[in-house]
Amino acid sequence: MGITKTEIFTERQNKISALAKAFAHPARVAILQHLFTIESCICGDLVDEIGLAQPTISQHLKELKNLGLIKGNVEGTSVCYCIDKERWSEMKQIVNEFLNQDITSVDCC
Amino acid sequence: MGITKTEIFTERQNKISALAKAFAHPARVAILQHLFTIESCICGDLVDEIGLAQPTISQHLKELKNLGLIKGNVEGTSVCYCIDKERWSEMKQIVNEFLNQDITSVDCC
DNA sequence: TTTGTTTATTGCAATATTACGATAATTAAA
DNA sequence: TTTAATTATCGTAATATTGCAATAAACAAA
Repeated sequence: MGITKTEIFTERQNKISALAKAFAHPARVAILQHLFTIESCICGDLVDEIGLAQPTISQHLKELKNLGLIKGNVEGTSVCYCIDKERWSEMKQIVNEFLNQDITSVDCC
Repeated sequence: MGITKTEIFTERQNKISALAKAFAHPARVAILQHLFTIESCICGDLVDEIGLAQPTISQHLKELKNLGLIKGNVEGTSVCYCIDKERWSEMKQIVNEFLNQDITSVDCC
């Protein structure tokens, strides 16, 4: 008890919630916005930009990477993180399909 | 330490993450999908439909209600929960603005 | 090889979330 | 008023998430 019962939900429902978790934290929203703005990035930039410690930023980046939304290229001693555009689009389609459920429905109460 | 540092983020970033939390759990995704499908609902239906205990469903409904995405009308001994279409659209616009950041950006790495 | 720079990992503490049994509250019907 | 049906709340347990200090790892340059 106390744990999400993944097995009782459909694969799609679990997928949607997993993707939503990517931007269910303001730090990750800020990171993604920053990556979109500057089109390229290193972790150090983010630590300055956002007011969190370096290990915390590194952890959020790891989560975004595990979800596939960003990718990182090692460049010397720093790492260039950027949005994985293709994966971002895939994510967008799945989330939008869920968000657009309302277009066919009518009012009830 | 250990708590989300809401104060260092913009109001918009906090808003986006708060809305994303609504569907960052498969049970809430399932609840919302069900409400869209049948256009009206009572909590009991959801307990049968989804495999979670009544208090758990009630708790998820409360969170969705607090976010304003659903509203509940008392009907006798049961409660008719349904999507708040207007709020849903507002939410969609905010989330989509965030998701559509990529349309103007170009590749970097 | 040593040093400096940058990012990742580990370990831990604090808070948040998820889930449910027990029980309260609400209301319709008997 | 009592009973039955339905949903909400409380209390508690388990797991997940967030955050950071300390430290490791990786690599370029001296």
